[in-house]
Amino acid sequence: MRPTVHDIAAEAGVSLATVDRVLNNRPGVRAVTRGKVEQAIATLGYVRDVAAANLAKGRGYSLNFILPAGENSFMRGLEAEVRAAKAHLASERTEITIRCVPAFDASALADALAEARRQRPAGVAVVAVDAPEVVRAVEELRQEGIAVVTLVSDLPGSTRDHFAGVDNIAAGRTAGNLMGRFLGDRAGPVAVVAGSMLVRDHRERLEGFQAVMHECFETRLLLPVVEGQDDAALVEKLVGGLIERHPDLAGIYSLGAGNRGLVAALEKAGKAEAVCAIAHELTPHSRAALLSGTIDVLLNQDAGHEIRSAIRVLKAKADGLPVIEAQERIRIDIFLKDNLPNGQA
Amino acid sequence: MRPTVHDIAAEAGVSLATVDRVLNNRPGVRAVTRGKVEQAIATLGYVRDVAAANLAKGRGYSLNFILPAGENSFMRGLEAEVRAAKAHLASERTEITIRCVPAFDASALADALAEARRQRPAGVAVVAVDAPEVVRAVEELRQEGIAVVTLVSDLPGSTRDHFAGVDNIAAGRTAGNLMGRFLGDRAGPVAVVAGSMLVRDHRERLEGFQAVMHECFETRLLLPVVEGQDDAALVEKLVGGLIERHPDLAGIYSLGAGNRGLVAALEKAGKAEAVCAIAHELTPHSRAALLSGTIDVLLNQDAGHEIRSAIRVLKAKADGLPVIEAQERIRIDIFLKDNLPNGQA
DNA sequence: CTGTTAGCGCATTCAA
DNA sequence: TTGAATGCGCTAACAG
Repeated sequence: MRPTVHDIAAEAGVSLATVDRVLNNRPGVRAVTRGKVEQAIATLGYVRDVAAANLAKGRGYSLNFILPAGENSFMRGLEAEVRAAKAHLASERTEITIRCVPAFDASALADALAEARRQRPAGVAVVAVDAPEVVRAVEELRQEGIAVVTLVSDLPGSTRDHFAGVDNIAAGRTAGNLMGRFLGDRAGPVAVVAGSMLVRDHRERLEGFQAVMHECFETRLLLPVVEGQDDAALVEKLVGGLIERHPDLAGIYSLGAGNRGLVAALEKAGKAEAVCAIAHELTPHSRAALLSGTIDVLLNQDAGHEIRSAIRVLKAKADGLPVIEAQERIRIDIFLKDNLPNGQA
Repeated sequence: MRPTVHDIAAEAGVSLATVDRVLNNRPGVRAVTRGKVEQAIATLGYVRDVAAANLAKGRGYSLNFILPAGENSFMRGLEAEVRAAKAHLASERTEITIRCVPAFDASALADALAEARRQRPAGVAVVAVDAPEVVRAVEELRQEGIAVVTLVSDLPGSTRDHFAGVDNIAAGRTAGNLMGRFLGDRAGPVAVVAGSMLVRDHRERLEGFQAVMHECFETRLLLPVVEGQDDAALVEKLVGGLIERHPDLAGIYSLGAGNRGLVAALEKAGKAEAVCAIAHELTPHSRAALLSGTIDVLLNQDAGHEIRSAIRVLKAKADGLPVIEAQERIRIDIFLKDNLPNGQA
């Protein structure tokens, strides 16, 4: 049998309450008494049963998720994952509320954060927009003792407790490495389509991509970045234009959303095979394009992992427990058509 | 407040015990009474608090891990992950014991499984050796109601509850796809070094690799497989021989262990740059070789994920709960030097 | 400063 | 077939 508080109380010759006090290092215990208890804990090898503790505390975690609204497939997938987790966690004293706010709208986001603060949840997870007012809103949450995790898009300069998302510079570098190697000696320039340079993720991916292309494939011509605003129609137009102006186009790196437009443009121009296309995020559309060969590589961040990690971290922070960073690192998945998972997405 | 058993007892006008009976569908309740309770459960939206339930049951999970002994870096990493989980789970009423048995030794493994059965754990995780006596030993565990998951290497034809490992055919295909594309038009044959064709994982990786090479890169010459027995010294000798006999060697796929030998042979022959090398499993050595450029791609299965997944599944099966397969799928990580995680390994 | 007591939400005797 | 009472391991008033 594992030792319990009773065992250590007996061993130390004190009462339960005293044991509890030193366990939760609360004040009001003489140093000697504390010593006896700690001694008993050590010799018996006591480890606290967190489940029982939480039960006694009647502790419940209320968590707030704030996501961008809109049609972005990835974000909707993210929301679906939150709902799935929500259902799953109903039996674990964890309550999740979801709130969607207009995308890329810093003041709307700051308002939503302020409102979340009024509800006094244990923690808030937010897809951040990189703006001063958002930073301020996050500070205020933190000052109330509310844990904050940024999701997918980080908020540097803030005191958020944790970032649950991928290293976008590494993602961009990976795309660059693969693009360079896949093209080999094939001639022709490479184009980059971003969503918006106002978004931090996109800036970082671009930075990583360009760095590797310049370091390792310096002879390859990189076309100026075009911005598709994560909008399929606009992306299609832009890519169509690129193909027209550069008949020898060898590759395209699409680092934002709107992949439907990318795929449409390539296929309409009969360039699905000829152009090496690397894109981000596994969605039903991008998956189909990968299988058909129009897209050659898909870089992905696993939305389910991000959500579950955010929840774990939020709970841990709310309890003042440490987080095992290595375990919470979100990987960059690289999908070829051969290692595509069978499931959803 | 979330409804509790008391609430539903009151709502249904029965006692706690009766509620408990229908909750755990135990016999001894009239259909009408049962109906009333179920009604109350539905209207109040009751969900059982599993933590409290486990506390009351005094339930504890005892889990047995059986791993191959020996110097294989990957397996030792796996063991380290089990130990880490063990420490972490001490506070969650879960006790883990580790047992190492000689590698590739079916009868030793069968014996270990039989012994595990005597300890009557809630579940057993095992790196399987594909042999009839192992299948039988697993059956016996299952018949005692002990949950069994295979780890890393599966045991088809057995009634194991789950396999916590990667799809090795897909891994081999992925290696083939990358090899073909990285080589592009470069001339020269491709060699394959396996550990042993007696091991299922290796057979499957080979199968996937060859399939893709034949389907998509049919002009590329594939050399006959050599078997290095996962032994670095032997691998070094074999690879050295391949390089001598094939001065124009373009690529090597090492689908087993012993990567130290692979790297040594390539570097001694001055072929680190010229030959495209794809290998499996991220270890300190393989990581160094990836960074130096001797290895071009590393396919990896995350040992930490596999262990944690095995534990979750074992617990769920022991409780007769369903497993969310999608959440327990172990991915094939593809590492280039640009997306290597900073942490351990 | 320290001890007593009464639950948290559920499962499980033992009676009725 | 049903109910009352007790306890799992821990925390939290409230006394002393």
